[in-house]
Amino acid sequence: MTATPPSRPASPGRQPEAVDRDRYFSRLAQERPDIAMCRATTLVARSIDEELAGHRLTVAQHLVLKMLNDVGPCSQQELSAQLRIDRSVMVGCIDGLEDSGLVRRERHPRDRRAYAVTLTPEAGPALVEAEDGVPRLLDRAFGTLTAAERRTLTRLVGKILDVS
Amino acid sequence: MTATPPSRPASPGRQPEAVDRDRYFSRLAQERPDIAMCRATTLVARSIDEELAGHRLTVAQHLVLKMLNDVGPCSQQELSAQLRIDRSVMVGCIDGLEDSGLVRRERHPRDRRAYAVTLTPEAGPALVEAEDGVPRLLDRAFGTLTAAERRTLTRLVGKILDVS
DNA sequence: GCGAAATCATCTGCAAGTAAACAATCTGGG
DNA sequence: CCCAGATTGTTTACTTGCAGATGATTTCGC
Repeated sequence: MTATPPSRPASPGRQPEAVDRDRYFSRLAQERPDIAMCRATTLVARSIDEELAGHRLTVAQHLVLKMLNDVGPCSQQELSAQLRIDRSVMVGCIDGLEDSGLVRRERHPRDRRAYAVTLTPEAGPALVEAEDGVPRLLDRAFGTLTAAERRTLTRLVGKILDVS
Repeated sequence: MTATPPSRPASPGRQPEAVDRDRYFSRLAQERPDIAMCRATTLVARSIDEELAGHRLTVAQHLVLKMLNDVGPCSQQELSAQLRIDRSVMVGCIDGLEDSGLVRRERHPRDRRAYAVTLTPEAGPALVEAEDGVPRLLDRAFGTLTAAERRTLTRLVGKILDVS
């Protein structure tokens, strides 16, 4: 980590041109993993949005369908908590899926506050199609990384998320 | 990576409770590095915002001061390009720094379209203070990672950013 | 030199995420 | 049973980053 010392501004504005101003970002990304990660995530999100431009489902809607298919009917609260999507965002997300006829808001049998969001038969093909697009999506976003590097990145990010 | 196979929705809505719905996010983060990265970046950004709550400088303002100190007066265009901050956002960023008396918008000697954003003497202490806070900031954001893991993460993220 | 195109800083509108308030409903203490 | 507090879904307001338009200025082709 001694490759790029913090370079304390001991004499502010003194050194005239010590650093290449055309490649300054490269230096910054070395010292500040937080900044590098934010900028990289922006790139990843952008490339995924481009990949999904023509498709019917947003990323969030795809995740909702996937979770419902994996664990069965859920309340919006459960979907929000597990998918890390805010409750108020989940409302519009389910609205869109309901308008598309892919889910129904059924009443939760034991708690009339909550819905039991449920897949319709039409959801199956839509989910398969979205799921099939995932590898291409990941290749576009993480194309510069090898498979091993992607696994390492996943592991490290998982530690930040504090998930087993 | 065969730990969590993609689990194609062969029979949608058929398997009743194959997956633990209380730990579904953990599974998702394993299969979808893009989602994991987005969520982790949100956490990192949040913890940094909390750390900087009482301070005078935003992250962007800190970066601007740092770059100006490292490479000398810059146009807003150069700052935007290297710090990966949109031009229109940079306007407000420099406005704040100018109001705080830390930079001045001087005219570029050879191009009257551009400014030469320049540090004032008051910027020195502010930059030193912000710079001193960086290690604490990174510890809060990446506390669950060892130093070696942070370096690995920085390297992998750097590859996504496509910087040497 | 002169006009077209590009560039810099700025402004406006837009999309997305977050926080807070709200009504309906559930839960627990008395 | 009854009431205070918590929870679920929803709406609204606020913040933030981004795309596009604009005016001033520079650069390039002729």
